[in-house]
Amino acid sequence: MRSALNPSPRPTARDAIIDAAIRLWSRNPGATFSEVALHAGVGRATLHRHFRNRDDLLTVLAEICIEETNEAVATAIDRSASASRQLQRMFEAVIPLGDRYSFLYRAEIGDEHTTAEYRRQLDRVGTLVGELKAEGAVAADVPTAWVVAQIDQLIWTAWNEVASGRVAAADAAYLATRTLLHGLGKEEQP
Amino acid sequence: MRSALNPSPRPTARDAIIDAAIRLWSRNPGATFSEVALHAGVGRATLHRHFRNRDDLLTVLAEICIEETNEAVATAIDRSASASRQLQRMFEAVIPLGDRYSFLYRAEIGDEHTTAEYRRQLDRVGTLVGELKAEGAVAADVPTAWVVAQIDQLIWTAWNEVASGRVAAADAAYLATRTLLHGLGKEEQP
DNA sequence: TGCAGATGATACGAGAGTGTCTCGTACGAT
DNA sequence: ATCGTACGAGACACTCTCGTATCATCTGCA
Repeated sequence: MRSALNPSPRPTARDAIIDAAIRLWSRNPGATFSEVALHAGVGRATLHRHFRNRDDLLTVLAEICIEETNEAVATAIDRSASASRQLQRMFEAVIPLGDRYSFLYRAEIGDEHTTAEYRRQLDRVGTLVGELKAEGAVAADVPTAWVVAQIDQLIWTAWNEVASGRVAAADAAYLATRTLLHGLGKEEQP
Repeated sequence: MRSALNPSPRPTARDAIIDAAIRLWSRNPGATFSEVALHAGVGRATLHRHFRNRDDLLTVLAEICIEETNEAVATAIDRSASASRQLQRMFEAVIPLGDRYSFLYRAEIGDEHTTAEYRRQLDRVGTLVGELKAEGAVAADVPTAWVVAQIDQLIWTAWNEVASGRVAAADAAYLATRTLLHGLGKEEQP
Protein backbone atom coordinates (compact mmCIF):
# COMPACT_ATOMS: atom_id res chain seq x y z
CA MET A 1 0.00 0.00 0.00
CA ARG A 2 2.76 2.42 0.88
CA SER A 3 5.83 3.16 -1.13
CA ALA A 4 8.93 3.17 1.01
CA LEU A 5 10.58 6.07 -0.69
CA ASN A 6 8.64 9.27 -0.65
CA PRO A 7 10.23 12.59 -1.30
CA SER A 8 7.18 14.61 -0.30
CA PRO A 9 6.99 15.85 3.30
CA ARG A 10 3.94 13.88 4.55
CA PRO A 11 3.21 10.65 2.80
CA THR A 12 0.61 8.36 4.30
CA ALA A 13 -2.52 9.37 6.17
CA ARG A 14 -3.27 12.51 4.24
CA ASP A 15 -3.17 10.65 0.94
CA ALA A 16 -5.35 7.88 2.28
CA ILE A 17 -7.93 10.43 3.36
CA ILE A 18 -7.92 12.18 0.01
CA ASP A 19 -8.27 8.90 -1.79
CA ALA A 20 -11.09 7.70 0.43
CA ALA A 21 -12.93 11.00 0.17
CA ILE A 22 -12.82 10.92 -3.61
CA ARG A 23 -14.02 7.32 -3.74
CA LEU A 24 -16.74 7.78 -1.16
CA TRP A 25 -18.09 11.14 -2.23
CA SER A 26 -18.19 9.97 -5.83
CA ARG A 27 -20.79 7.45 -4.80
CA ASN A 28 -22.44 9.39 -2.01
CA PRO A 29 -21.86 13.14 -1.98
CA GLY A 30 -23.59 13.41 1.38
CA ALA A 31 -21.30 10.99 3.15
CA THR A 32 -20.27 12.01 6.62
CA PHE A 33 -16.86 13.10 7.84
CA SER A 34 -16.92 10.03 10.07
CA GLU A 35 -17.58 7.80 7.11
CA VAL A 36 -14.68 9.30 5.23
CA ALA A 37 -12.43 8.63 8.19
CA LEU A 38 -13.73 5.10 8.44
CA HIS A 39 -13.09 4.36 4.77
CA ALA A 40 -9.66 5.92 5.00
CA GLY A 41 -8.81 3.59 7.86
CA VAL A 42 -8.12 6.64 9.97
CA GLY A 43 -9.47 8.06 13.18
CA ARG A 44 -11.87 10.90 12.87
CA ALA A 45 -9.56 13.04 14.97
CA THR A 46 -6.73 12.45 12.55
CA LEU A 47 -8.95 13.59 9.75
CA HIS A 48 -9.54 16.83 11.59
CA ARG A 49 -5.83 17.20 12.13
CA HIS A 50 -5.27 17.28 8.39
CA PHE A 51 -8.40 19.08 7.29
CA ARG A 52 -10.10 21.57 9.50
CA ASN A 53 -13.47 21.34 7.80
CA ARG A 54 -15.52 19.44 5.34
CA ASP A 55 -15.13 22.54 3.20
CA ASP A 56 -11.40 22.47 3.72
CA LEU A 57 -11.13 18.91 2.45
CA LEU A 58 -13.50 19.66 -0.39
CA THR A 59 -11.42 22.62 -1.45
CA VAL A 60 -8.24 20.54 -1.46
CA LEU A 61 -9.96 17.92 -3.59
CA ALA A 62 -11.14 20.58 -6.01
CA GLU A 63 -7.62 21.91 -6.32
CA ILE A 64 -6.27 18.45 -6.96
CA CYS A 65 -8.95 17.93 -9.58
CA ILE A 66 -8.11 21.16 -11.35
CA GLU A 67 -4.44 20.38 -11.26
CA GLU A 68 -4.94 16.86 -12.55
CA THR A 69 -7.20 18.13 -15.30
CA ASN A 70 -4.68 20.75 -16.32
CA GLU A 71 -1.97 18.11 -16.51
CA ALA A 72 -4.13 15.75 -18.53
CA VAL A 73 -5.01 18.48 -20.98
CA ALA A 74 -1.45 19.72 -21.23
CA THR A 75 -0.25 16.22 -22.01
CA ALA A 76 -2.95 15.54 -24.56
CA ILE A 77 -2.91 18.83 -26.38
CA ASP A 78 -0.60 19.23 -29.32
CA ARG A 79 -0.31 22.88 -30.15
CA SER A 80 0.71 22.14 -33.71
CA ALA A 81 -2.52 20.26 -34.41
CA SER A 82 -5.74 21.84 -35.60
CA ALA A 83 -8.07 23.30 -33.00
CA SER A 84 -10.75 20.71 -33.66
CA ARG A 85 -8.20 17.94 -33.27
CA GLN A 86 -7.13 19.51 -29.99
CA LEU A 87 -10.74 19.59 -28.91
CA GLN A 88 -11.16 15.88 -29.39
CA ARG A 89 -7.91 15.12 -27.60
CA MET A 90 -9.06 17.28 -24.74
CA PHE A 91 -12.28 15.29 -24.53
CA GLU A 92 -10.30 12.07 -24.58
CA ALA A 93 -8.11 13.26 -21.76
CA VAL A 94 -10.75 14.77 -19.53
CA ILE A 95 -13.82 12.56 -19.83
CA PRO A 96 -12.25 9.65 -17.93
CA LEU A 97 -11.54 11.97 -15.01
CA GLY A 98 -15.26 12.27 -14.43
CA ASP A 99 -15.05 8.97 -12.63
CA ARG A 100 -13.06 10.57 -9.86
CA TYR A 101 -14.41 14.06 -9.73
CA SER A 102 -18.07 13.91 -10.67
CA PHE A 103 -19.10 14.82 -7.13
CA LEU A 104 -17.36 18.17 -7.43
CA TYR A 105 -19.76 19.10 -10.16
CA ARG A 106 -22.51 19.44 -7.61
CA ALA A 107 -20.43 20.63 -4.71
CA GLU A 108 -20.44 24.27 -3.84
CA ILE A 109 -16.90 25.45 -3.43
CA GLY A 110 -16.68 28.71 -1.57
CA ASP A 111 -12.93 29.12 -1.74
CA GLU A 112 -11.91 32.10 -3.82
CA HIS A 113 -8.62 30.79 -5.08
CA THR A 114 -10.24 27.58 -6.29
CA THR A 115 -13.10 29.26 -8.11
CA ALA A 116 -10.62 31.65 -9.68
CA GLU A 117 -8.58 28.70 -10.88
CA TYR A 118 -11.73 27.11 -12.27
CA ARG A 119 -12.56 30.32 -14.06
CA ARG A 120 -9.10 30.29 -15.60
CA GLN A 121 -9.78 26.80 -16.92
CA LEU A 122 -12.97 28.02 -18.53
CA ASP A 123 -11.06 30.96 -19.96
CA ARG A 124 -8.59 28.60 -21.52
CA VAL A 125 -11.49 26.70 -23.06
CA GLY A 126 -12.75 30.05 -24.30
CA THR A 127 -9.41 30.60 -26.01
CA LEU A 128 -9.69 27.24 -27.68
CA VAL A 129 -13.15 28.19 -28.86
CA GLY A 130 -11.67 31.36 -30.33
CA GLU A 131 -9.21 29.24 -32.27
CA LEU A 132 -12.00 26.96 -33.41
CA LYS A 133 -13.82 30.00 -34.72
CA ALA A 134 -10.73 31.35 -36.44
CA GLU A 135 -10.24 27.99 -38.02
CA GLY A 136 -13.81 27.94 -39.25
CA ALA A 137 -14.65 24.85 -37.22
CA VAL A 138 -17.15 26.80 -35.17
CA ALA A 139 -19.47 29.43 -36.59
CA ALA A 140 -18.61 32.96 -35.57
CA ASP A 141 -22.22 33.92 -34.85
CA VAL A 142 -22.57 31.48 -31.97
CA PRO A 143 -21.91 33.07 -28.57
CA THR A 144 -18.61 31.87 -27.17
CA ALA A 145 -20.25 31.43 -23.77
CA TRP A 146 -22.67 28.95 -25.31
CA VAL A 147 -19.87 26.93 -26.86
CA VAL A 148 -17.93 26.84 -23.61
CA ALA A 149 -21.03 25.75 -21.72
CA GLN A 150 -21.58 23.00 -24.25
CA ILE A 151 -18.03 21.73 -23.94
CA ASP A 152 -18.34 21.72 -20.16
CA GLN A 153 -21.62 19.85 -20.30
CA LEU A 154 -20.40 17.40 -22.90
CA ILE A 155 -17.59 16.30 -20.63
CA TRP A 156 -19.96 15.42 -17.81
CA THR A 157 -22.68 13.98 -19.99
CA ALA A 158 -20.19 11.84 -21.83
CA TRP A 159 -18.70 10.54 -18.63
CA ASN A 160 -22.14 9.90 -17.20
CA GLU A 161 -23.30 7.92 -20.23
CA VAL A 162 -20.13 5.87 -20.18
CA ALA A 163 -20.39 5.27 -16.44
CA SER A 164 -23.96 4.04 -16.75
CA GLY A 165 -23.01 1.74 -19.59
CA ARG A 166 -25.26 3.31 -22.17
CA VAL A 167 -22.39 4.45 -24.35
CA ALA A 168 -19.09 2.71 -25.07
CA ALA A 169 -16.06 4.40 -23.54
CA ALA A 170 -14.23 4.33 -26.84
CA ASP A 171 -17.02 6.28 -28.54
CA ALA A 172 -17.44 9.00 -25.96
CA ALA A 173 -14.83 11.53 -27.08
CA TYR A 174 -15.80 11.08 -30.71
CA LEU A 175 -19.48 11.56 -29.95
CA ALA A 176 -18.74 14.65 -27.90
CA THR A 177 -16.65 16.22 -30.64
CA ARG A 178 -19.13 15.32 -33.31
CA THR A 179 -22.03 16.62 -31.29
CA LEU A 180 -20.33 19.93 -30.75
CA LEU A 181 -18.98 20.55 -34.21
CA HIS A 182 -21.40 18.81 -36.51
CA GLY A 183 -24.40 18.02 -34.36
CA LEU A 184 -26.19 14.74 -34.60
CA GLY A 185 -27.81 15.33 -37.95
CA LYS A 186 -27.31 12.94 -40.81
CA GLU A 187 -23.68 12.92 -41.73
CA GLU A 188 -22.57 14.29 -45.00
CA GLN A 189 -19.32 12.61 -46.03
CA PRO A 190 -16.86 14.00 -43.48
CA MET B 1 -52.56 37.83 0.10
CA ARG B 2 -55.47 35.44 -0.20
CA SER B 3 -58.02 35.41 -2.94
CA ALA B 4 -61.53 35.17 -1.66
CA LEU B 5 -62.87 32.85 -4.31
CA ASN B 6 -61.14 29.56 -4.67
CA PRO B 7 -62.77 26.54 -6.22
CA SER B 8 -60.12 24.04 -5.13
CA PRO B 9 -60.63 22.20 -1.84
CA ARG B 10 -57.74 23.75 0.16
CA PRO B 11 -56.68 27.11 -1.13
CA THR B 12 -54.25 29.09 0.97
CA ALA B 13 -51.51 27.69 3.16
CA ARG B 14 -50.57 24.69 1.09
CA ASP B 15 -50.12 26.76 -2.04
CA ALA B 16 -48.10 29.37 -0.20
CA ILE B 17 -45.80 26.66 1.08
CA ILE B 18 -45.31 25.12 -2.34
CA ASP B 19 -44.60 28.49 -3.85
CA ALA B 20 -42.13 29.44 -1.15
CA ALA B 21 -40.37 26.11 -1.34
CA ILE B 22 -39.87 26.43 -5.08
CA ARG B 23 -38.59 29.97 -4.79
CA LEU B 24 -36.34 29.25 -1.86
CA TRP B 25 -34.88 25.94 -2.94
CA SER B 26 -34.21 27.33 -6.37
CA ARG B 27 -31.73 29.69 -4.80
CA ASN B 28 -30.57 27.51 -1.95
CA PRO B 29 -31.22 23.77 -2.25
CA GLY B 30 -30.05 23.22 1.30
CA ALA B 31 -32.54 25.59 2.86
CA THR B 32 -34.12 24.39 6.05
CA PHE B 33 -37.69 23.39 6.68
CA SER B 34 -37.93 26.30 9.09
CA GLU B 35 -36.76 28.70 6.41
CA VAL B 36 -39.37 27.41 4.01
CA ALA B 37 -42.04 27.97 6.64
CA LEU B 38 -40.70 31.44 7.31
CA HIS B 39 -40.75 32.43 3.66
CA ALA B 40 -44.21 30.98 3.26
CA GLY B 41 -45.42 33.14 6.13
CA VAL B 42 -46.51 30.00 7.94
CA GLY B 43 -45.65 28.35 11.20
CA ARG B 44 -43.30 25.42 11.03
CA ALA B 45 -45.95 23.26 12.65
CA THR B 46 -48.40 24.10 9.89
CA LEU B 47 -45.84 23.09 7.36
CA HIS B 48 -45.59 19.70 9.03
CA ARG B 49 -49.37 19.42 9.02
CA HIS B 50 -49.37 19.64 5.23
CA PHE B 51 -46.16 17.79 4.44
CA ARG B 52 -44.90 15.11 6.71
CA ASN B 53 -41.28 15.30 5.57
CA ARG B 54 -38.84 17.28 3.59
CA ASP B 55 -38.95 14.33 1.19
CA ASP B 56 -42.71 14.51 1.14
CA LEU B 57 -42.67 18.15 0.08
CA LEU B 58 -39.90 17.49 -2.39
CA THR B 59 -41.85 14.67 -3.97
CA VAL B 60 -44.93 16.84 -4.34
CA LEU B 61 -42.84 19.55 -6.00
CA ALA B 62 -41.34 17.01 -8.36
CA GLU B 63 -44.78 15.79 -9.32
CA ILE B 64 -45.96 19.32 -9.94
CA CYS B 65 -42.89 19.92 -12.05
CA ILE B 66 -43.45 16.83 -14.14
CA GLU B 67 -47.10 17.67 -14.60
CA GLU B 68 -46.35 21.25 -15.56
CA THR B 69 -43.68 20.11 -17.98
CA ASN B 70 -46.04 17.62 -19.58
CA GLU B 71 -48.65 20.30 -20.02
CA ALA B 72 -46.17 22.75 -21.51
CA VAL B 73 -44.94 20.15 -23.95
CA ALA B 74 -48.42 18.99 -24.86
CA THR B 75 -49.45 22.55 -25.59
CA ALA B 76 -46.39 23.35 -27.61
CA ILE B 77 -46.14 20.20 -29.63
CA ASP B 78 -47.94 19.99 -32.93
CA ARG B 79 -48.11 16.38 -34.03
CA SER B 80 -48.54 17.36 -37.65
CA ALA B 81 -45.25 19.24 -37.71
CA SER B 82 -41.88 17.69 -38.49
CA ALA B 83 -40.01 16.04 -35.66
CA SER B 84 -37.26 18.63 -35.73
CA ARG B 85 -39.82 21.40 -35.56
CA GLN B 86 -41.41 19.63 -32.59
CA LEU B 87 -38.01 19.43 -30.97
CA GLN B 88 -37.51 23.16 -31.13
CA ARG B 89 -41.00 23.85 -29.82
CA MET B 90 -40.33 21.50 -26.97
CA PHE B 91 -37.17 23.41 -26.13
CA GLU B 92 -39.10 26.65 -26.27
CA ALA B 93 -41.71 25.31 -23.90
CA VAL B 94 -39.45 23.63 -21.39
CA ILE B 95 -36.36 25.82 -21.08
CA PRO B 96 -38.20 28.62 -19.25
CA LEU B 97 -39.38 26.15 -16.63
CA GLY B 98 -35.79 25.75 -15.52
CA ASP B 99 -36.26 28.91 -13.55
CA ARG B 100 -38.67 27.18 -11.22
CA TYR B 101 -37.42 23.66 -11.11
CA SER B 102 -33.66 23.78 -11.48
CA PHE B 103 -33.23 22.64 -7.89
CA LEU B 104 -34.94 19.35 -8.66
CA TYR B 105 -32.13 18.56 -11.05
CA ARG B 106 -29.83 18.02 -8.10
CA ALA B 107 -32.36 16.66 -5.65
CA GLU B 108 -32.52 12.98 -5.01
CA ILE B 109 -36.10 11.84 -5.26
CA GLY B 110 -36.67 8.49 -3.69
CA ASP B 111 -40.35 8.15 -4.47
CA GLU B 112 -41.04 5.33 -6.89
CA HIS B 113 -44.06 6.80 -8.59
CA THR B 114 -42.24 10.03 -9.31
CA THR B 115 -39.13 8.42 -10.73
CA ALA B 116 -41.33 6.19 -12.86
CA GLU B 117 -43.10 9.25 -14.20
CA TYR B 118 -39.76 10.87 -14.93
CA ARG B 119 -38.65 7.77 -16.75
CA ARG B 120 -41.80 7.96 -18.85
CA GLN B 121 -40.89 11.50 -19.79
CA LEU B 122 -37.47 10.34 -20.93
CA ASP B 123 -39.14 7.54 -22.87
CA ARG B 124 -41.29 10.05 -24.65
CA VAL B 125 -38.16 11.96 -25.57
CA GLY B 126 -36.74 8.68 -26.81
CA THR B 127 -39.78 8.28 -29.05
CA LEU B 128 -39.22 11.75 -30.43
CA VAL B 129 -35.61 10.82 -31.13
CA GLY B 130 -36.86 7.79 -33.01
CA GLU B 131 -38.99 10.04 -35.18
CA LEU B 132 -36.05 12.36 -35.70
CA LYS B 133 -34.04 9.40 -36.92
CA ALA B 134 -36.84 8.18 -39.18
CA GLU B 135 -37.09 11.65 -40.59
CA GLY B 136 -33.37 11.76 -41.24
CA ALA B 137 -32.87 14.70 -38.94
CA VAL B 138 -30.70 12.60 -36.66
CA ALA B 139 -28.18 10.05 -37.88
CA ALA B 140 -29.16 6.46 -37.24
CA ASP B 141 -25.70 5.44 -36.08
CA VAL B 142 -25.80 7.67 -32.99
CA PRO B 143 -26.97 5.85 -29.86
CA THR B 144 -30.45 6.98 -28.89
CA ALA B 145 -29.36 7.18 -25.27
CA TRP B 146 -26.74 9.73 -26.26
CA VAL B 147 -29.27 11.87 -28.07
CA VAL B 148 -31.69 11.76 -25.15
CA ALA B 149 -28.92 12.70 -22.75
CA GLN B 150 -27.99 15.61 -24.98
CA ILE B 151 -31.56 16.89 -25.10
CA ASP B 152 -31.84 16.63 -21.35
CA GLN B 153 -28.59 18.49 -20.85
CA LEU B 154 -29.40 21.12 -23.44
CA ILE B 155 -32.51 22.09 -21.56
CA TRP B 156 -30.61 22.76 -18.34
CA THR B 157 -27.60 24.30 -19.99
CA ALA B 158 -29.78 26.60 -22.03
CA TRP B 159 -31.74 27.69 -19.00
CA ASN B 160 -28.56 28.21 -17.04
CA GLU B 161 -26.94 30.35 -19.71
CA VAL B 162 -30.09 32.43 -20.01
CA ALA B 163 -30.40 32.77 -16.25
CA SER B 164 -26.83 33.98 -15.92
CA GLY B 165 -27.36 36.49 -18.70
CA ARG B 166 -24.73 35.09 -21.02
CA VAL B 167 -27.22 34.11 -23.70
CA ALA B 168 -30.38 35.93 -24.80
CA ALA B 169 -33.60 34.17 -23.84
CA ALA B 170 -34.91 34.47 -27.39
CA ASP B 171 -31.90 32.61 -28.77
CA ALA B 172 -31.87 29.72 -26.33
CA ALA B 173 -34.26 27.30 -28.01
CA TYR B 174 -32.77 27.97 -31.42
CA LEU B 175 -29.24 27.43 -30.14
CA ALA B 176 -30.27 24.21 -28.45
CA THR B 177 -31.93 22.84 -31.55
CA ARG B 178 -29.08 23.90 -33.76
CA THR B 179 -26.50 22.45 -31.40
CA LEU B 180 -28.26 19.14 -31.35
CA LEU B 181 -29.05 18.77 -35.03
CA HIS B 182 -26.32 20.64 -36.80
CA GLY B 183 -23.70 21.29 -34.19
CA LEU B 184 -21.89 24.56 -33.94
CA GLY B 185 -19.76 24.15 -37.02
CA LYS B 186 -19.81 26.72 -39.79
CA GLU B 187 -23.26 26.74 -41.29
CA GLU B 188 -23.71 25.55 -44.80
CA GLN B 189 -26.74 27.32 -46.25
CA PRO B 190 -29.65 25.68 -44.41
C1' DT C 1 -73.81 32.86 20.67
C1' DG C 2 -71.31 28.70 20.35
C1' DC C 3 -68.83 25.15 17.92
C1' DA C 4 -65.25 23.12 14.80
C1' DG C 5 -61.33 23.37 12.08
C1' DA C 6 -57.13 25.60 10.84
C1' DT C 7 -53.46 28.16 12.41
C1' DG C 8 -49.42 30.46 15.12
C1' DA C 9 -46.43 30.27 18.80
C1' DT C 10 -43.82 27.64 21.64
C1' DA C 11 -41.64 23.96 24.00
C1' DC C 12 -39.69 19.46 24.12
C1' DG C 13 -36.93 15.44 23.04
C1' DA C 14 -34.35 12.69 19.77
C1' DG C 15 -30.77 12.25 16.65
C1' DA C 16 -27.05 13.43 13.59
C1' DG C 17 -22.96 15.82 12.62
C1' DT C 18 -19.24 18.49 14.06
C1' DG C 19 -15.14 20.41 16.38
C1' DT C 20 -12.19 19.91 20.32
C1' DC C 21 -9.67 17.66 23.75
C1' DT C 22 -7.26 14.04 26.26
C1' DC C 23 -4.92 9.76 26.86
C1' DG C 24 -2.09 5.97 25.73
C1' DT C 25 0.69 3.96 21.99
C1' DA C 26 3.89 3.19 18.04
C1' DC C 27 7.73 4.66 15.38
C1' DG C 28 11.84 7.11 14.04
C1' DA C 29 15.59 10.18 14.98
C1' DT C 30 18.92 11.77 18.16
C1' DA D 1 17.32 5.52 26.42
C1' DT D 2 14.86 9.58 25.32
C1' DC D 3 12.28 12.78 22.89
C1' DG D 4 9.05 14.39 19.41
C1' DT D 5 5.66 13.36 16.14
C1' DA D 6 1.72 11.18 14.32
C1' DC D 7 -1.68 8.28 15.33
C1' DG D 8 -6.25 5.65 17.14
C1' DA D 9 -9.69 5.63 20.37
C1' DG D 10 -12.86 7.68 22.87
C1' DA D 11 -15.33 11.31 25.50
C1' DC D 12 -17.46 15.65 25.45
C1' DA D 13 -20.13 19.73 24.42
C1' DC D 14 -22.30 22.28 20.99
C1' DT D 15 -25.29 23.18 17.13
C1' DC D 16 -28.70 22.19 13.82
C1' DT D 17 -32.65 20.02 12.14
C1' DC D 18 -36.50 17.48 12.66
C1' DG D 19 -40.87 15.59 14.28
C1' DT D 20 -44.26 15.93 17.79
C1' DA D 21 -47.23 17.82 21.32
C1' DT D 22 -49.65 21.52 23.55
C1' DC D 23 -52.36 25.57 23.97
C1' DA D 24 -54.40 29.91 22.77
C1' DT D 25 -56.35 32.35 18.97
C1' DC D 26 -58.88 33.29 14.87
C1' DT D 27 -62.23 32.44 11.36
C1' DG D 28 -66.37 30.83 9.26
C1' DC D 29 -70.66 28.89 9.91
C1' DA D 30 -74.77 27.13 12.14
